Amino acid sequence: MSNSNFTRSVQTPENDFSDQPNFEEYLMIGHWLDEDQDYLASGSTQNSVNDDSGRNSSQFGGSSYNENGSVTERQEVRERVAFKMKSEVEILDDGFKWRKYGKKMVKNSPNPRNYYKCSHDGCPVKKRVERDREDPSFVITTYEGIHNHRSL
DNA sequence: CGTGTTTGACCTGCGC
DNA sequence: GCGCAGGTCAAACACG
Repeated sequence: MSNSNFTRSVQTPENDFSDQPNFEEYLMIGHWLDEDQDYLASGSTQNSVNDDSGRNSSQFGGSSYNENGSVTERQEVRERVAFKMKSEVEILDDGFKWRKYGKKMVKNSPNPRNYYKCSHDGCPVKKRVERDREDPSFVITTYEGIHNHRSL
């Protein structure tokens, strides 16, 4: 497949970046459930730029899990949120504590991909951090799952 | 001493 | 059935 087909289809043109310096902080490049993976076709052009919800609140759909019965069982609904943010370091404190559990070299990129898990007890949320193939100054972060606890 | 990181091995899904 | 690529585990290690 094309090398940058994924990123090109979801990020705004560079011209927009020049006009909107705030835009390059981070972009929501994907937000989909496990059932709906057709995010590229439906949400490719809408880049949600949240002012501070990504940093401060950092609760990605915290109300989706059912709390009437029990939250102890495995959650079938896996929510995935992909961010692409401009950052020198990939260790961004988003309000949760992450424990790295793996590192892999991916075919599509010369940069390694890091795997993190939420270190909170019983929290199933995972996180995948990867540098952009053509813009190493960008970091692609993919959250998977929903936190069953408050941030820290 | 407790917690998190590192790193290679192992597992699994998928395409050929 | 095999090989590749992505994802996870776990033992050893580093650091406060």
